[in-house]
Amino acid sequence: MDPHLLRTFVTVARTGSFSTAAQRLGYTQSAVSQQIAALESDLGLPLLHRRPVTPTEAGARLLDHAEPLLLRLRAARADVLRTAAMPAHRLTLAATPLALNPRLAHRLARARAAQPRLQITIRTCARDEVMRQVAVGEATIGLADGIAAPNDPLPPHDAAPLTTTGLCQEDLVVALPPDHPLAGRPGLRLADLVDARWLQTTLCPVRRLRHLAGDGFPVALDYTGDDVHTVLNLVAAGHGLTLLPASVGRGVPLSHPRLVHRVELLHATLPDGPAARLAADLS
Amino acid sequence: MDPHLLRTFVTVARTGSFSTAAQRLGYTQSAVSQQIAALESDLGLPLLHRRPVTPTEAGARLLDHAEPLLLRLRAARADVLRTAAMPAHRLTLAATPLALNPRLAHRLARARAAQPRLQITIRTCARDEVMRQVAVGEATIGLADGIAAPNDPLPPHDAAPLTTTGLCQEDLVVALPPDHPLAGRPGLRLADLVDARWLQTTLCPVRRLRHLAGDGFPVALDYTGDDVHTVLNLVAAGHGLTLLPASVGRGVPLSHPRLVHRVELLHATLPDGPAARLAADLS
DNA sequence: TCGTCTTACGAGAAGCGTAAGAATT
DNA sequence: AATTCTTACGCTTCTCGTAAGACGA
Repeated sequence: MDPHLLRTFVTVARTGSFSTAAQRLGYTQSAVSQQIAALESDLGLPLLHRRPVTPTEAGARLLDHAEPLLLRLRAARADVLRTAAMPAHRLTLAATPLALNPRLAHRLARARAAQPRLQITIRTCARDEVMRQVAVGEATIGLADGIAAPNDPLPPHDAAPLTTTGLCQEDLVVALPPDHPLAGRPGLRLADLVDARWLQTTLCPVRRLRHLAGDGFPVALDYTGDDVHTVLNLVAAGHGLTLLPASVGRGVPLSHPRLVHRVELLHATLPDGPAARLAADLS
Repeated sequence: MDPHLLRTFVTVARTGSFSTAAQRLGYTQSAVSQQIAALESDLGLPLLHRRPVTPTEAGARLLDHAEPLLLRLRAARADVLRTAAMPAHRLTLAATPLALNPRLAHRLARARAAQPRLQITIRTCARDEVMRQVAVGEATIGLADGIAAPNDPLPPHDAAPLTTTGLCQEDLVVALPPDHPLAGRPGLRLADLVDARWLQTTLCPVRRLRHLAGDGFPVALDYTGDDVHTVLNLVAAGHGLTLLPASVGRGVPLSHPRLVHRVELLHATLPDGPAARLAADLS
């Protein structure tokens, strides 16, 4: 179960070809063939069907494990190397699109004022990608948002053990098209909306709603981008409903169940220095 | 970052000696020395101080990552091999001491009656150990108990991705010595007891109480065993308080916050067979 | 017959053990 | 001086690439 073998196995399984995997990894087809053979003989099981190249049942199981494992390995390496990195005067902050809300943007400005020489690069990406980048050191600090019950943490990602700190919470509103029959209400219960059509977005994943409020919530449209204005436009055009933090969109307050939009700070164990200070200033 | 190197690193760091680690692992001291040197040169950092042998800061960080990583590797291997294991007519169930309560014992009996030829071995151990055994295949199925808010899952362990299913919940009581001033109350709030002295046990870890109900809960005595009767005796003798499921001990019902004793079923993806059927019968 | 995976074989590298050397207590 | 880690060196094993072979489409 050498990580190298695991990596080539993953590549072969995903590309469905020994040869393209080989050239992507800088090996010969032969080497890849031998590596897969080594893995299979180590486990005593075939992992791939050939022609076409497809994971066997055992291979599928291994595939589920291999990627998180490789990610954790990289995270471990990054974490160790971080201890030696000199306190940098520049750092990268990865954030989900809704994480850097007005309040946090303000806090960030104050924190930067306290460390004027600190160069910050901000990058927006999806939640999983934020976690991954922080874990493997591509970003120093992460901000991730999500929907949760008040004071509950967001669901953890198992990429690597990261320190997470709740930064702020704010009310949620149901974003509705202006001519929607419920648009005039003072407040809405989620239960009133289980049969409405919902937008599946990275900002408000319907899966999460189901987890928090039970089944239902049929998906009308799946939007995989991460642009808030686009989502607002889709809602206004009547493609479906979504939940947004009150500061972002006009909408009807969500009265029950009590759910909040929560932003969390993510980072690995930071050595003393500007990054640690920034993290402290944000929380 | 070869797992072999990681394993010897962990062993050296834990034993504090190259030589004893070597003989524990079946290597020469020389080999161990070379392995550590290889790891250090790969990362470009010293990981251990010598004489005495002690992790450096970077080494400590690596140590944090290495053990979960190795565990996941073993779990991955076990999971793959499980797909090939023929449906066995004997399996091992690992359970925490309070998990196999009357209701579940009953369900287990019914499930066994449905599969009379199935041989079951039951083993009791601590929660982390249950998870570990299920992950690496030393146990087929696990039962773990803990304290949680109603319908909330227990905190996950990141050894490996395991399927967890809530099996049952029951009320909690505060176990008090009979002559305790609060013993006559019809119900107790946890807030009334933040300043009482608590037993720290594996059955009711005080850390968990603090997480669920805020700070406080000073620890009077730490009991590392897992025997329920011993804990009851300690409570009766006035060493401290603890929470127990209502079916186990007499005590004052916990009225607020509403917390329950929850039992969860743990297993990896089970191939069709007696084990999968048992898991289904239990839930 | 072409594309693709497997096998055979040789060259190079890596890993371990023996044994001698250095450093600390 | 004794213990413990490091280094030198040779041997074995592993791994990769080249090249030829097998198997399907």
